[in-house]
Amino acid sequence: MKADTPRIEEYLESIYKLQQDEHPVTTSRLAEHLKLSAPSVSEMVKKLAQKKLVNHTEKGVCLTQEGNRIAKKVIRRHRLSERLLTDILGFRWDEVHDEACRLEHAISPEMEKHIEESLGNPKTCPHGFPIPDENGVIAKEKLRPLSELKASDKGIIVSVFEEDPKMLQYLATLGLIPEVCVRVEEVAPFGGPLIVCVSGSRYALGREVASKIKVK
Amino acid sequence: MKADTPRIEEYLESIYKLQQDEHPVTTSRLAEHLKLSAPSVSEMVKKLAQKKLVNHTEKGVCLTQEGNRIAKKVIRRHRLSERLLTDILGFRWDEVHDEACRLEHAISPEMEKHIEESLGNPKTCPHGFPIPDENGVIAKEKLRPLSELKASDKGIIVSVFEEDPKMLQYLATLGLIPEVCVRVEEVAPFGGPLIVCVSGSRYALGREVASKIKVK
DNA sequence: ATATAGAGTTAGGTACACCTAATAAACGGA
DNA sequence: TCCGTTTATTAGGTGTACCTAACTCTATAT
Ligand SMILES: [Mn+2]
Ligand SMILES: [Mn+2]
Ligand SMILES: [Mn+2]
Ligand SMILES: [Mn+2]
Repeated sequence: MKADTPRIEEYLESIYKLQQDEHPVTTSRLAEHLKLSAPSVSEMVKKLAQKKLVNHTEKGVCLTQEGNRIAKKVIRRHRLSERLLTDILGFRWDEVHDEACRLEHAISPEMEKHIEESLGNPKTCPHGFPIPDENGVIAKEKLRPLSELKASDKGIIVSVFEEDPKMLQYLATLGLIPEVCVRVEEVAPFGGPLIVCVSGSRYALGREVASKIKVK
Repeated sequence: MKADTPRIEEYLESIYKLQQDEHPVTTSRLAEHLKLSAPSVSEMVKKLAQKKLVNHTEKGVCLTQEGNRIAKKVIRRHRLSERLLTDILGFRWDEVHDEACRLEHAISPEMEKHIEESLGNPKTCPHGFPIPDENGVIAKEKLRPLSELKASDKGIIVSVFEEDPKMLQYLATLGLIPEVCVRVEEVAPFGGPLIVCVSGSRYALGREVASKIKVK
């Protein structure tokens, strides 16, 4: 019942993602994430507010119920696309983001269903994020960032919140991918790196990137 | 080396398809095929001519070398998409056209390669049309329209040039799909229907649709 | 207190791809 | 030959989504 353009979908998707961390979603963060100029985003956010898809206050942009509903549909198509690309077409997990970011706007509800069934109803994307079901319901788990573990704590990697292909490829070579068990050997003081142990090997890992890895 | 928009791709694709039959590609035929107003097409064709993608003469619109090259790339992505949809995602042949028509603009060269390999280098789309290789080379076969066969002539269906889902579904129920052997029992006079025999059953088939079925 | 940096918006403009209404040209009968 | 239909174009206009330049705040830093 909505005539949303690919661009509107893209904005809502970005806002949804930026909402995941604690920081408020400012127009400048949005502009940076979408690689657009600040005025372009300012203007578009105004339109989204008119369409009642977001609320724009001093504290930043946030999705309305309806905006959230649409965002989750886009995310669903994005994550199903990623799974199609990795599981069936043989892409690596670091190659799928941009591809999926275009596919997600070209996929009909029928294709969504077909992908889901052909893949055997996957629960997550290749980076470990839950795929919303057709009603937009997302499985939530209580997770901790790897960066918050103490020395000798163990955890199983659930998700890796990172879009940069280079970094994803690097993490894959270390074996830091979902489902893998990781143990923190040592935490350097003053915000220094963590020494982690994964499948027998020991690596130093920056706090920044460790905070993007969620474990359970 | 070209910054083509999805719309330009779509026009070139349509022109290519309309060139397949003998009639000249007029702007009105194009408008009808693209479901756009005549002036819109007139204007866009002018732009395509400026970009040296088509020549526009009294005899109609025709693709330049470069226009042809791009058109074949789009067709390649379209047909590979269709194969992905039918062979892997379980779509029927009558459901894939519109879906593929959107996907073809969202597929990178890498994805193209991945699809091709995952499908085992298919030679044709589900409707029997050849998939251009990565250099734009298309396998050409000498084919006859089913409508030109005489009584008691036999042939193997190679392709079905039809986009209407209803008609495709109907033809599938009759078993009139690529690879199938068909025999003409009788040809009604005055442009009337053909009586064809396919896998043991006999059907009457209009000239119009029979001319879209190519056999070898 | 004043200067400066940062964040956000307004103003003004462009490219793209569509539309309807009006006009022109060509064609095929009667 | 004239007339009406088909075919194509011109003219004028819209909505979407982007841009740069200029302006307005506000929150520091000196
Ligand atoms: Mn996206
Ligand atoms: Mn993902
Ligand atoms: Mn198309
Ligand atoms: Mn086809």
